[in-house]
Amino acid sequence: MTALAASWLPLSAGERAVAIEVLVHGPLSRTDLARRLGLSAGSLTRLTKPLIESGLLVETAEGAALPEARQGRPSQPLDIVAESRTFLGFKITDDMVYGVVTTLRSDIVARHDRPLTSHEPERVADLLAEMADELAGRHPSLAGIGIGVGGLVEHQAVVGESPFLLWRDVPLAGLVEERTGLPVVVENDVAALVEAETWFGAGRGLDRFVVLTIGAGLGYGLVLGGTRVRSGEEDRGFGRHWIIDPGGPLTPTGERGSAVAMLTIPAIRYQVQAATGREVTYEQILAEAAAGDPMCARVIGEAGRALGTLVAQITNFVMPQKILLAGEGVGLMEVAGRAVDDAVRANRHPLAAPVPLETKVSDFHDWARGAAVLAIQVLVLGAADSSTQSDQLHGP
Amino acid sequence: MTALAASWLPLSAGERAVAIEVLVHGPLSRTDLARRLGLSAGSLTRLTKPLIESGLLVETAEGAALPEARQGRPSQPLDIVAESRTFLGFKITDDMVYGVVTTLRSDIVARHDRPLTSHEPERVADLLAEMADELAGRHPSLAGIGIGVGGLVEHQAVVGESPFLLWRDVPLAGLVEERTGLPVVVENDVAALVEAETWFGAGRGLDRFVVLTIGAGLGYGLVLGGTRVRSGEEDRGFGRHWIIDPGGPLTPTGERGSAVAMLTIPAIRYQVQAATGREVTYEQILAEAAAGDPMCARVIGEAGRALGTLVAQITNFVMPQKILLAGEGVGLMEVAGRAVDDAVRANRHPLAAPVPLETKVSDFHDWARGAAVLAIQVLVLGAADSSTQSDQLHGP
DNA sequence: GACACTTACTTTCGTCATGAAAATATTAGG
DNA sequence: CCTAATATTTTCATGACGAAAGTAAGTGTC
Repeated sequence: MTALAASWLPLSAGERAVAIEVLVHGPLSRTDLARRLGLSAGSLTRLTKPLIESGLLVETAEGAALPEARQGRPSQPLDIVAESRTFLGFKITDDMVYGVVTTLRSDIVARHDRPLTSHEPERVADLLAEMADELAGRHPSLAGIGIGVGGLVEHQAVVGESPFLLWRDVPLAGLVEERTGLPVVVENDVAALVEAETWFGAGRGLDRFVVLTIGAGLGYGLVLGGTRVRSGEEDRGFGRHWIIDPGGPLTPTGERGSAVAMLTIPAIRYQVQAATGREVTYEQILAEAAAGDPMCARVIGEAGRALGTLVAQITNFVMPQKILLAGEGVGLMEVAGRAVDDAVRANRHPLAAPVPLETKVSDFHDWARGAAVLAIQVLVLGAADSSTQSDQLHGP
Repeated sequence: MTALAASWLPLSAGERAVAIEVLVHGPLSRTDLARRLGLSAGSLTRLTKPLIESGLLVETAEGAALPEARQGRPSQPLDIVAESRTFLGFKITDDMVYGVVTTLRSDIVARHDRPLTSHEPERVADLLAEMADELAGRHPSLAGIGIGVGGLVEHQAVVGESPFLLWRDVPLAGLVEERTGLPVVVENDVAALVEAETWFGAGRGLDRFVVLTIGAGLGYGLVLGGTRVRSGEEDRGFGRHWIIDPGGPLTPTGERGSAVAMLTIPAIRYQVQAATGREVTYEQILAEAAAGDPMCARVIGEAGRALGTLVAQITNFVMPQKILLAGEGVGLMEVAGRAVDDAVRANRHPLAAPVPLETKVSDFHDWARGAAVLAIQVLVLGAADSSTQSDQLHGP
């Protein structure tokens, strides 16, 4: 298959910091970088030179970046050559594999999806390799592959436990590497989405950042000090036991009144169906709630209050600089935004700073993009896999 | 007053790391230190030499540290000379000032309390200076003073807002420095207690650590990456709006069913008094609940459930490696430990790792000790005041 | 007791990242 | 053309570090 892409690695610590800063925060002059990284101007000349020579950075058109032409020698912005390498990202669901091709900046340049007909690890790896081959044909400078899977993933390589695939200790990264000859990073899907948002999305540059995903289930991701905290619940799904309202609804999954029982798409559909006997889609329920249907409005209103309570609790205890609501179920915010706000207020000090809340509807390609970001982090920039040291102790 | 103590400062970054490691983690050989800090053996010789020469470290008796005599040259443990400098810590309450003298290890070697008769900043500073003088007489090598105050403290020097003292923007550190000639660090009292526990107590060596104090009010402290996260609620007290049970009791402070209304000592006393008309102490209520009195047992049981719910929420969202319960109101745990455990379980995934919960009864001298620890951190080891950059952004 | 072996620590030396300062480049404004 | 302002490069000294060799101080074996 395609030739193994040459890597710019290894980068020194300083070079890596420069590369990441430019990658994440757009074109920056050497002087800007010196200020941001706390280094001297001289060091920036030294650090950027090999990066430019290797083709990772370029000096961009000078005029564009400066709206106000100031006095003195104009600065020379540096930018990542985003197209110099491309990456594949896959999101594996129960019955589909979603694939994307991204640039270094994680911009999606192509999409490709295929149905998943077998859960046999070898067959899944075969399918991924086929998809990689098809995508690679059009994008030769492929540097690596990221794969997002629901479940517990160890060492960014082995699927330790995945309930929906019924996998245990499947060395997925190895299987796909064998077939493609490309370096592969595997990660929990929520974790991948969180990393993507931390680097390139809503959490860019933040120190404390929370991602809450609402969809078929709930996902929770915590970023502290710019680094994602590994959770022990990744393999079991979040929120089944986050009891929001002990008198709340009882649904097939999640404890009575739990976040899962009140907020997830299946739970909301179940409630409406149980009350009316009709099979309706999530979007229909939202539309009818907005239109004033009392039954749907009640369920959605309760969901909104549950979400607000959850957001307030997270804010009270974690004090994040921002919370991102993502997933397929965030349409809730448009219809029940008021209920959410009210519930947040009720569970927060009236003088407390408002919760910085951002909503982003995401589809499965966004999840796949998250996996690609993992590949970018690990393969290009040499960001270490922190899983082995995640709960290691270190001094104050 | 006493001569300004000579400081060992400035320490280089490497020296500081060594000093802190030995201070916090007890006697350590150079080889141990090399492993812990990720440095070479040679570097440790270099780094420890000036620390030993300056008297901050000593080589301890060799035999004691090694229970099992292994082969090879025996290691030479290094220890901090804890008595080489002493520190003062003060906790200011509404009507009292509690003072302690501590060693470098923050062991309390003397206590001294005085009633606070005026809230006038100048008078408070006078009193602190007097107390410092009295304590200093017996402990000459005084290196600095730490002061803990309820309320918002800025730059570890200025009391921005303190509801119980009715202060606004009082430069307390400066006032006391003028009078004593010693360097002074002022900090929020909860923050100081958290720092003390992070460095020398239950949170020693942990990455993610939560302190929850129960007393006249609630206190919440979050330590991430070994560093305390500054909260925006320090000046207003925590938990008045952490709604645990919307149908819970209503008390003079805190919203109905809030953590403050269900858990704090005044709220519990209020509930019992409202039901029985009797004025009883917190300890009496605990005793009667343990003895089977239905009224007290109900109130205490509810408090226990509230605490358990709170602990579970914190654990779910913050995922700390340990939660410390401290303050004067933790006697609750002995009487209602079962209710706490049950509530934690009900709000956690059954397979989730158990919550590492530690209880520590603390009195006002422990709060004063916390303030002394702040002084140790800042004055001796040069730990930076992170307040100005607490919410500053930095890249991933 | 001589010897090998093991582990801890020290010394020496080369490398490398860094900052300070001076030099150079490139613009604007007179 | 000259000066001021700002950006970048060059040069050089410093200092922190690791590798490797050397020394120290014990145990185990014969």
